[in-house]
Amino acid sequence: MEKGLISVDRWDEQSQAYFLTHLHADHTQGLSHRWKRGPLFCSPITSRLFPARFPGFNLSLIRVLEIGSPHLIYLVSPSSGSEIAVRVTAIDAVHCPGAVMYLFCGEFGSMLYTGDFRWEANSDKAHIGKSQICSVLQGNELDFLYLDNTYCNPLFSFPPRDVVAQQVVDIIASHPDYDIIIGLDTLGKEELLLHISCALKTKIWVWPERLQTMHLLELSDVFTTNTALTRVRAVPRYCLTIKNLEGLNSVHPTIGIVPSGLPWVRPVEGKDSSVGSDISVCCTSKRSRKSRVAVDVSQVVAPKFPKLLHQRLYSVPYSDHSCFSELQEFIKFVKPAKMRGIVSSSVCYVNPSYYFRDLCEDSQYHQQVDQSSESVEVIQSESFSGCNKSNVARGRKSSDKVSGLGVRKRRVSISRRERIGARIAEMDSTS
DNA sequence: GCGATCAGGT
DNA sequence: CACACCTGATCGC
Repeated sequence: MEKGLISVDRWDEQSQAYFLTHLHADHTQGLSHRWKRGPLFCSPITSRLFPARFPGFNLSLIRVLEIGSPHLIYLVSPSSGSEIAVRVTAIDAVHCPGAVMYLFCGEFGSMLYTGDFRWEANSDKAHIGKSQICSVLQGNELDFLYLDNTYCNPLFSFPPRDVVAQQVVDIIASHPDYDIIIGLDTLGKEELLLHISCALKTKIWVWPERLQTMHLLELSDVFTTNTALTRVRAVPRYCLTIKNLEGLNSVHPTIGIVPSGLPWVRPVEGKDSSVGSDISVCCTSKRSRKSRVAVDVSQVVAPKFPKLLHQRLYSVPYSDHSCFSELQEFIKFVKPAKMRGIVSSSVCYVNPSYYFRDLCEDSQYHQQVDQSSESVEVIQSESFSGCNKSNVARGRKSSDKVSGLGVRKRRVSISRRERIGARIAEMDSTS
C-alpha cells in the first residue's frame, strides 16, 4: 500500500484515515481532544467509552465500524491523485472491551493488523473472528500480517483466562475471613471480575472512575463503590503495593491478587515461593536466539499456577495477550505471506518471523529472513539510538551522565515499549 | 499555567 | 523480564 493513507494506533503522521484498536493509554499516546487530522475509526464499544477518555474531542470525526462487517472507505493516492478503495473489517481482538483487529483489503492486497489480542484455543470469540476473516478473504491468502508479538517467545506459556479466573476464585474462597484486593488497569479484565462475582455471589467494589466505565459497558449492576457491600475490591494496579497491603493488614486481614501475563519474577535464590510447581525464567539469551535454538525448554516450566510474590500477594497468569502457542496457531490459521511485529521494544523484542517464518507462505521471504539473521540485534540498536537521540535533542539529563560511571545504562533506556502502531506503507518490508 | 514528553517507578 | 499506568521533572507555548 502507498504511504500516507492509513495509520493504526499512531497519530503523529499525516494520513488520510486513522484507526484506533483499543483504549489503553499506550495506544492512544499523541491523541488529544484537539484532534483534527482526519476521521478516526474504532469499534462500537470504543466509541462509547471514548468521550469519557477524551472530553472535548470533536465526535463528528469518529467513525464506528461494526464488528465483522466490511466497510468501504475511499482514499486519494498522494502520488497519482486517483481514488483508492479500501475495504476494512473490524474483528474482535478479545483483549479488552472494544479492542479490535483491522483487516484491510484493496488493490494492494490484504493486510491484517491484530493490535493487542488474545485468541485462546477453542475460544468461541476467536472462532467467530476466524470465520469473519475467512469470509472477508474468501479463500485468498493474507499478504501481510502485523502481529501482537508481546509474548512471541516459547518461554511465554500460560493457561486460558477462564482457567485462571477459577484459580482466583479458589484463592478467594480459601480465604473466607480476608478482604481481597485485585490490581487492575483502567480498562480490561472485566470478565475476570464477572467470573468472581458470579461464582462467589458477591458484588465487587471498584473506584469511581472504574464504575463509570462499568456503567458504559452496561455492567454496573455487578459493581459498587460502597465498601460495606463486599469484601472483594478492585483497585488501580499501581495502588496494590506491598506497603499498602501491609497497611491494610494492620486494620483487617487482606490479600492482594495481581492478574498479569507477567509473573516472570526470578525465583528467590535457593527457594521457590510458588504455590504450585512454578519456575519462572527471563528472556532467552542473545546467543540462543541467534542460533535459532530458541531455548532449552527442558529448563523452563511455565507459570501455570498462582505465585506468591509476598506473604499476602498473589500473582496469577491472567493475560490479555496471546501466549506463544496461541500466536503459533493464529499464524497457521491466517497463513500470511509476510509479517512483522507491532511491538518493537527493547531487549525482549522478537521478530515473529524468527520463530514463525516457516509458517509464512512466501518462499522468497524465508530466504530474506534467513539472510537477516541479525535482525533481532539490528532492531535493538535502532530502538536504542532512537531513544537516545530524542534525549540528546531535547537537552535532557541523561541517566548515563548522572550515573557518573561512564557506563551507559542501556537497559534502562531501552526497556520500554517504544513503538506501537503503524503507518501502513511498507508491506514489502521483511523486518 | 497548561499540555506534552520523558524518566523512573510499580 | 514486561503491561499499562502512575508521579514528578522538564520542556515549549
